[in-house]
Amino acid sequence: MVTASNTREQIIDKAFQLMLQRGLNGFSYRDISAPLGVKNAAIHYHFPNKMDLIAALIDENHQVLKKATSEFMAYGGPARPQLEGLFAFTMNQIQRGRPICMAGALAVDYDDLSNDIKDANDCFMKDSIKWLSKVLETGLEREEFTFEGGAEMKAVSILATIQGARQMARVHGMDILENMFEQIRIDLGIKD
Amino acid sequence: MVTASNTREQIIDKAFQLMLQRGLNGFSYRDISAPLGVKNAAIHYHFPNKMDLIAALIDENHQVLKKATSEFMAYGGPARPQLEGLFAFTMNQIQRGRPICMAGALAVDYDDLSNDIKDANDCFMKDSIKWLSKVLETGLEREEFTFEGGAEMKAVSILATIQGARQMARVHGMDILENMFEQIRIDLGIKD
DNA sequence: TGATAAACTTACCTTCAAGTAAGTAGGAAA
DNA sequence: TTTCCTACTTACTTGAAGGTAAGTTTATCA
Repeated sequence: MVTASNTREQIIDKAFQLMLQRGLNGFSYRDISAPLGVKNAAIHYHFPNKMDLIAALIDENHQVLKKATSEFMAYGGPARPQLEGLFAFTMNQIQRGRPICMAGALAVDYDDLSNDIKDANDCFMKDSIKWLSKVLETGLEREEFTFEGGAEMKAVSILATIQGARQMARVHGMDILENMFEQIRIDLGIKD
Repeated sequence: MVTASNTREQIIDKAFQLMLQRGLNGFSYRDISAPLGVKNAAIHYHFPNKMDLIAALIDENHQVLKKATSEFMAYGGPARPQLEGLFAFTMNQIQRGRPICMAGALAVDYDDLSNDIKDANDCFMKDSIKWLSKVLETGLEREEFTFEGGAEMKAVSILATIQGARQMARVHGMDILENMFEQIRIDLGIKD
């Protein structure tokens, strides 16, 4: 074909979206191949089996998030815009047809996963926690935020809230998410 | 057979566990029938199709939760034991092999669901929010808790946190849950 | 010009999922 | 004792899922 590796990218793109819409068991090769106008075997060519695909998706997710978080971090010092960056990123993902996060998509089928995939996902989550902990610590130092308990525990709590809220939003509409963001701000002692 | 309706109960029991372990698409009729020593058709006899089964599971879940919440409520006035009841109930569910909650199990496959099922789940979630809002309001009145923002918003936030934490616990171990409970206590101004 | 490799397609296979139709065993009621 | 009902089983069907092997097209390089 014209641009050889384009198909590979398109497969990842489509699969990524499907994964975050329906979870690991919620989509098939056909759901990817049909809209792209290729055959299932084309997917197998690029990713011999489904686990290879999933691994690529996790990697993709890692990169997407790395890029996004580096953008918030480019704001520089203050913690607040970074937190808002996380909120905006979350909303953006959902509006782009990715209602659940990768961890959520994998969690339901967690026992089926290979160790490599588990490790990759684990690492991604640890990175997220690490990043948010740092933001919270910065916020505390700069007196932008107030909270009790450790920064890491608080970070996990916020990420858990967002993850849960994403699921609930699916059922109860997007308003819940904005409300959750607001509640998180309130709990961090942020006055608008 | 000896006790006729026993099979039906066993099917619900097993399916309930599988549902909360693997989600809607994560188990098959065989996963239910094999361990019970019956045939797939026996399941179809009691539940003509899978949606009927799911509806029964949601109903079951509703009853389990109704019973459990009524137990916390039997404590009487104070809000704190009721909140702790929720935490204990959550831990208990997980220890009984139900790592994700019903809403989580359904969320991934939400688009596949029939309207009846969506409504039933919706109703269940609204009940939970209503109950926890009431607990929080009571806690505020009795000066057991302090928090800002509306009680309902705070209730949704707590439920979202627990839901997200359940998923994260799968990956990162049970400790996260206890930490989340502690963080929720801290955020409610509870000093042990 | 022929060989080679990449990026596929065609045409399969196997397994498993959900579902159905017809049959059967055992008990209760007439 | 026949008849009927409940609670299944047996024996299928259909469809889809993941996967594979062999062939085909296109570009590239010697």
